[in-house]
Amino acid sequence: MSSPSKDAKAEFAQLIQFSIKESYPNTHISDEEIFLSMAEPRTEHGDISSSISFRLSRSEKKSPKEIAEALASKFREGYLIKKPSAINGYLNVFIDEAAYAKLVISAIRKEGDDYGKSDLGKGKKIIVESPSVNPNKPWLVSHLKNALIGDAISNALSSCGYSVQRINYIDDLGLQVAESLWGFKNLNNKPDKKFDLWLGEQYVKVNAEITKEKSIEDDVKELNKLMEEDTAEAKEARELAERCVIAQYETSFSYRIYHDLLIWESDILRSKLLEKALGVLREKGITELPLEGKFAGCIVINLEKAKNISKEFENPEEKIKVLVRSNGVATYVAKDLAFDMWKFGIIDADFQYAWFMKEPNGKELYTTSHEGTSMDFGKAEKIINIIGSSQRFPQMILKAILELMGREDLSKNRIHISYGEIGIEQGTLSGRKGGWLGDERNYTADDLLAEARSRSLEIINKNEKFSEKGNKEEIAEAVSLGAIKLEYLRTDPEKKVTFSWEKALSFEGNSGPYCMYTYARASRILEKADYDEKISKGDYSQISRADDFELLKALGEFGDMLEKTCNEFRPNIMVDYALRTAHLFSKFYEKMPVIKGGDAKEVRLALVEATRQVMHNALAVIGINTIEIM
RNA sequence: GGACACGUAGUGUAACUUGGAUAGCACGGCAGCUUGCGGAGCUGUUGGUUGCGGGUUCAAAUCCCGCCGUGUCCGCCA
Repeated sequence: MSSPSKDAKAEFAQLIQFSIKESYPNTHISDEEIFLSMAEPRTEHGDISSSISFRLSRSEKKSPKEIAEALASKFREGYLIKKPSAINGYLNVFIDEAAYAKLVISAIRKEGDDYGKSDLGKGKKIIVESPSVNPNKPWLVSHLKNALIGDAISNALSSCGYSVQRINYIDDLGLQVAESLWGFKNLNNKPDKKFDLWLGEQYVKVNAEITKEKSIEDDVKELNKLMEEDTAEAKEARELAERCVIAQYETSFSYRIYHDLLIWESDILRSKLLEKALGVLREKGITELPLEGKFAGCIVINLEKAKNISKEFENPEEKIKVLVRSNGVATYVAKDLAFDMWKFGIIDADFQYAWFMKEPNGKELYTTSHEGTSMDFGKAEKIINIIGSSQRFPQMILKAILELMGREDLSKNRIHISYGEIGIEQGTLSGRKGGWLGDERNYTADDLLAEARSRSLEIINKNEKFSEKGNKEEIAEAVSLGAIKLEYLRTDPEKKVTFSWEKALSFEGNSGPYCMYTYARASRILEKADYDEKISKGDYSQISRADDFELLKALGEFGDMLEKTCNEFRPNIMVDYALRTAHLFSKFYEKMPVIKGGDAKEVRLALVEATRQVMHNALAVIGINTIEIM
């Protein structure tokens, strides 16, 4: 719950306020503005800097340089913050090493796995939907990105006190499942490999058949219609999809990704969610039923008034969106909107929930079902959808409709985490055309992990000396996951990515294994040191102003970084932090002897222990488990 | 045609939301460091007109305007 870096900044801000009051009694400047003026200066100048003199320069009609000097002369020393220096108009301060070391190290020790957590989202429910892969194919490397972002964001939000519902939406009524069901009935129903992979491969074949024989397309459409009614086909489709989802969860669990609830399109249909949603829109008077013209017989919505959401809606060609077609079939936007309304608790689905499976993390995965009990899902204050950037426009429409309903609050709390979709060097990863089928290995999440495992085993076998103590298979497993997850999450989600085996399986430099390695080394030092946990007050003074203090500063920032990750919904902030901290630890480790550190031994050991804990906490947010030996 | 996103050394990227001092990191290249707390490491070096052109400002990778390039989306499809 504590954030030492925030404490230091707050103290600095207070001291600046005091100086301003002394030097310029008639000038008032907000604390927030002072916080915004702070930055990290070059190492030799100090630990925190403020450019507040530049702000004051105009109103005081003096140069920033003069102001900084005036402020510095009136500056009082604080508990953490030492006397400042004024350089080029900047106010630079050093933090007191011993006091800060005590603050950081004792906080990390006391709070352990909870260090850095906050109550930012205390009492608030939030729904994260991810990855919602169609239930007729295996997870591809592209779906993995979605799943990993969802996992990391959920972890971060949960650490910030939110009550997170991790939901996986399953569209078992889509045309894709209809095509797969057609294949199951007409091509082959004897799976000879992992079910999702088998079904995905067959799906590619079905599409090839459709291209050759047009009549199949009609059959599939007929099948799709039957699936939406109370028929034998509907049952078959659900069963087929469930078998696929169970297979997909083998993949999910192998990546240690867990969810709380599956929501099936067939259950949404049965619960009449769509009708209720349309009812709400009708009551609000924002839907229209054109009797003539292009949209005769449809239910449409006019988005012109939502042009502050997107300029696109100013375009007269674009502003009318169909919710229900003239044949009575709802569009995807309408379905999504109904689902959104349920998530926010505006409409009730009366879902019945059943147990689906026990997850390896010990929690239960529930599912919507035609029979079961009622449970307390939904009714969230914030909803997050992790969806590829190609869906940006429809996602914008959903925000716009909430706004038209007069619910700007919900519109604001409906968050689309858009991510750049993954491509491959040649062709696309299309599930339909089979672009994901490779010659030697496929572009599936399973193949990626298998490849990573074999590569890390190779490396482990070369490093016999250290890995002999541990179980090689387990180490390979952990390292592989670390490598893949960090690589997927290290860049801004929005950037588009071209998949390459080399990049995804990086073990050196800015990599997952590098972070895990620093953790393992820290663990070994503590093990060897026969370390007495009691640090006397005097020992903190052994913290110097070299690599040890740089590391300490980073440790103090963890809580800030966690909140930033949550506020911006960008896991790469946490990855960046973990890498930075790992680099700082490596430098410290290389240059400053710990066990042979003489008088500084105790405090350096405490720093190692603290680093180990913070690395653990940071990697946990990213979804990476630390290991003691590698 | 319109809207949105992206453009930073050979490559992958950080910093852009909130303007601040010499644009941070990794890969690659080159040169080093292990009888030493774990070399999946460390040190040094190489490489940048931050796509281009204007503007605002004491100060621009960051904000504004206009271009250029790449990608995505724009159906009563699913």
